Amino acid sequence: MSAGTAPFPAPHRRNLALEAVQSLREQIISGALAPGSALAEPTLARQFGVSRAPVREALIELEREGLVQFETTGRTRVRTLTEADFREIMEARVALESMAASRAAQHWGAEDSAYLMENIAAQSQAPTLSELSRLDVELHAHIMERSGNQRLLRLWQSIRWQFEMCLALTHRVQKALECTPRDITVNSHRRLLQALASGKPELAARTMASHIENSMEWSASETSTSEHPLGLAMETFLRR
Amino acid sequence: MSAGTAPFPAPHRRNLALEAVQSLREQIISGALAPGSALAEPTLARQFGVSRAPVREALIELEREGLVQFETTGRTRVRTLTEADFREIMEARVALESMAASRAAQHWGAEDSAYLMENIAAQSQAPTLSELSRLDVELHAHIMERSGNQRLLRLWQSIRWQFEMCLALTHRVQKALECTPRDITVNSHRRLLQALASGKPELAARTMASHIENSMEWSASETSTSEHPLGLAMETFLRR
DNA sequence: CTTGGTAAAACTGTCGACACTTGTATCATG
DNA sequence: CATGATACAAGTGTCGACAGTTTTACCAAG
Repeated sequence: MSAGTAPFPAPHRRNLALEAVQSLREQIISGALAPGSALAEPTLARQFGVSRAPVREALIELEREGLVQFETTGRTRVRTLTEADFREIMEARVALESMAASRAAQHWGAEDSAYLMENIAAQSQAPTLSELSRLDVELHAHIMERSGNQRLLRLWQSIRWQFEMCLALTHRVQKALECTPRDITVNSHRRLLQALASGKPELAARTMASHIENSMEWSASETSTSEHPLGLAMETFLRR
Repeated sequence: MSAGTAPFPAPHRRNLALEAVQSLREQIISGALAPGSALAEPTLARQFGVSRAPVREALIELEREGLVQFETTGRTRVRTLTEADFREIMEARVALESMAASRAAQHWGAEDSAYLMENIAAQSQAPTLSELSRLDVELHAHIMERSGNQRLLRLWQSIRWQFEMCLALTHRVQKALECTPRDITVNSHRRLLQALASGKPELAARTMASHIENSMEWSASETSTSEHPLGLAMETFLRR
């Protein structure tokens, strides 16, 4: 709520386009639209019962979110994420979220602590993997909002869905909840909350960075090349 | 050149749209299109001699770059940047560029040092303010590219033009080259180069952060509220 | 001279159409 | 049976049009 910055009102443009974005995003992340699938405007337009114009805008938005890819011919495909992509995303998250944590620690309030505590409690009882990571992402979204920096928030939002796609990909390999050491995650979030509530920007930033880095430690699989699609790479990793 | 990440090929989409983006961007940054100006699709389409479709895509891109704002009615205006916006942008730059510097320091090569040295030399002899800041931005762009992280680069590019708009706004107030302590800037860039070439990620990141923070030190004008458009605020600042 | 209301102008969101390009299936040929 | 040319289907980039809504211009009334 930092005064002075016009709150970047969520562009009210794109009405039918927005619905298409949400539907396609969900399908891509859930895997219903597999990586590499072609996304043709006329086909999608027929599916949604709209004309090509809104579909076209939706595809532009999804490209911006990194979920689809334009080829030089103009064709659109669902993006295939590799392990290297995953590392890039996590690195970008560290950059954005550390800064956000640092600023959030300066405005931190009791309500914020309460929100995080509630979220963490829910995580420790989440029945499914997707529920667990939904809560996880929401916790981080809250911190980004509390940074008070609309730009930071916007930048983060533009990689958020790629991150969720990575999460979903690994979930499809892990499947069972037991694979995720939930206690470790919960403890890490508790430390993060402590750092934020301490009001020390430096500490908050450092804690956030190591929180994110730890959360991806399993990805240290170090296959020969990192160009494998994420799903496959994870399978080979878990099979060892 | 980190292998494994599809190099986010500059979307080949938007052909007429791309021209419109470049033209409008230039006009907005140069001030030919003043902050607050209305950008109506039919008008722009007539001006560019194209239909509304490419213009519409261009406006979406400019909104994403933060140069333009959609109102709830769907109308589009040139964004008015305030001092608070400027601080947000610099904070986001610190987040992204510190991380990039850290990674760039790990891949740093002699060619990179050579490029920076040449750039810095050119800066010390730049004849105009806009030439000086063009070089400045290009130096930072080079570092972002050398981070090897396509996502970091892309995020940076999506605030780059807002930053350039801020620079141009202050330039219009400063006007004369003498107002900018050029030696300080050049020295700061030399220290930055040294840190990058040292190969120490931590040092590079810290140096980048303080470089950016120092470069905006003059903005510590601290007017009563920070909601003033940047140009006006700068005028009142310099008038004291 | 201000104010309130109405008519005209302009703009946005969306649609269907067309030219040109790309991908694909078919078919004749070596 | 492989191969290369060829016709066909499908897709992209762009355009003009229309309905509904917002803004502006204008005029009457206080």
